[in-house]
Amino acid sequence: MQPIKKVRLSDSVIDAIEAMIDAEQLKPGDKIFSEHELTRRLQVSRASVREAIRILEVTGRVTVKHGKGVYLADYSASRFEPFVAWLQNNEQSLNDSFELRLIIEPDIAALAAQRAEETDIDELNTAHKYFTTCAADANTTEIIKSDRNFHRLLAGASKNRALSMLMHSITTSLPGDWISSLHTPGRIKKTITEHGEVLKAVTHSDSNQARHCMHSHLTNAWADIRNFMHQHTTTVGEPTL
Amino acid sequence: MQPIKKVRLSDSVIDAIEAMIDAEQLKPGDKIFSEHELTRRLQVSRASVREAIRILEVTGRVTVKHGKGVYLADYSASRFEPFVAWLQNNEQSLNDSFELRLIIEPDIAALAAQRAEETDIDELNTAHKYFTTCAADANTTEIIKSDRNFHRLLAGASKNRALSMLMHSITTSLPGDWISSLHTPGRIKKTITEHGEVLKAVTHSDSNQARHCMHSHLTNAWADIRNFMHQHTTTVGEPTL
DNA sequence: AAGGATAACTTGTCAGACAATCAGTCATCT
DNA sequence: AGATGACTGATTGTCTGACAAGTTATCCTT
Repeated sequence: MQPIKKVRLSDSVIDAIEAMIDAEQLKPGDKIFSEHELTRRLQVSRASVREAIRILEVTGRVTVKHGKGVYLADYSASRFEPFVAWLQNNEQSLNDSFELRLIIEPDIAALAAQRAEETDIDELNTAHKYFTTCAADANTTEIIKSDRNFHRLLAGASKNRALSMLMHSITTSLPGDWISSLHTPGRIKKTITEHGEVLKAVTHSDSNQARHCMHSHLTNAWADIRNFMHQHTTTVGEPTL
Repeated sequence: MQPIKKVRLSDSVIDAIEAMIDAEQLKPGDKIFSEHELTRRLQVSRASVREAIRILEVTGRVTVKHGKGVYLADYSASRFEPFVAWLQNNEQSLNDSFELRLIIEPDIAALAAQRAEETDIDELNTAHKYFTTCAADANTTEIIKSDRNFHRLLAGASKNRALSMLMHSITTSLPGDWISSLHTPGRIKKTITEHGEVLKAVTHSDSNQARHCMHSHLTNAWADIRNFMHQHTTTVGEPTL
């Protein structure tokens, strides 16, 4: 004999909510119906709705914000929150952030070479071209932005949402020293060629080459900064930006 | 400005219940306090108690039986049911985070092998021993905590604050993959030996070996999870436990 | 135009009530 | 005696209405 499975109401509500998400084509970050609206539509009490939402929350499908609403889980919100907070509140040392990027980004490039789709490569191409035109204008803030954008797009092409978000976090709050890398003489031109090589490898789906190119790109940038700083820090104390 | 983290009442209730379980030395299968009793003791509404219990249920810590009561989840019973469901819903993010860890942690281990000081190694040793004792008790929450702690200490030993914070963030905000890896049968024992090998390499300042050990540790854990998931999802109908 | 009070909407919590389920107890019927 | 069914108490499941607390946009005052 098969015992009859009695379904808890909140479990049915979970299914209903997921069906709604599916039907409405909601994407991560979108707001879903309010608890009140759900009670009205599903004709169940708010307690049951809340229990369902609580479950959806702990299983990571939605995030609940007091006073605002319930949102489809967004990686950016939950995952690296404490890390981002730390990045914003602490001036990192140049070495630390370089070491971190040197660990992550070559592998990102390798993954991107394996997984990038046509649209990704198109976007990377336009971003690269835009960087080149910016370099001609010598508009430094725009140059920094477009450099950032290139690295982010690459992370996106890795098709790993965690990596993508992580790179987004890292690039939003770069240490001042890092930004200054593009101020060192000749670095912008070098960046153009180095990005170009990475992009070429990704386009050819050459994973190892992509990893290698990104590695040397970062290593070169690091070396240029160190040289630059060394020249300009004969005075004792912190290097001035 | 440090934003004050407002804790949801049900979250506090969860902690309180777990503390009670700990204080009363309850074993799997034992009955815990009824909802009414919990409202009386904790002085919160039944709704909050119920939300807490619902969370404890989906995370597999307790099982609720209508008309009877709430019981500490026992190992033999269908403990894996919520876990498998979670795996299915989070397969993508599970893969993403393992890929991320597989990129970062081997290098962290390598750096730790180069830079760890005596105090770091001492801490890692005690953490490793504590994990071993926890494993004997089969206290899953504590096991997860101590596993987490080992990985964090290792990141700390890398002497790179950005990396350390990143690992801290990953281990806190992603209970999922951590919890899941230690739920698969036999994984805890394997973790003990694998952590031991990493620790040995770090102690000997063998950077390459440390990288290699961490790499296989994560690879093995990931493979175990995939096997487990595959076993429990390929059979048609209800998987027999 | 700037800034502050206000109102509307949202989630968080509470209290009390009733329904549904379970496990005994006990009287009743065969 | 043994099976059956009604009753009872405990426990979880659900509902309702209310208020607290956070967020946002608007309107009003200055």
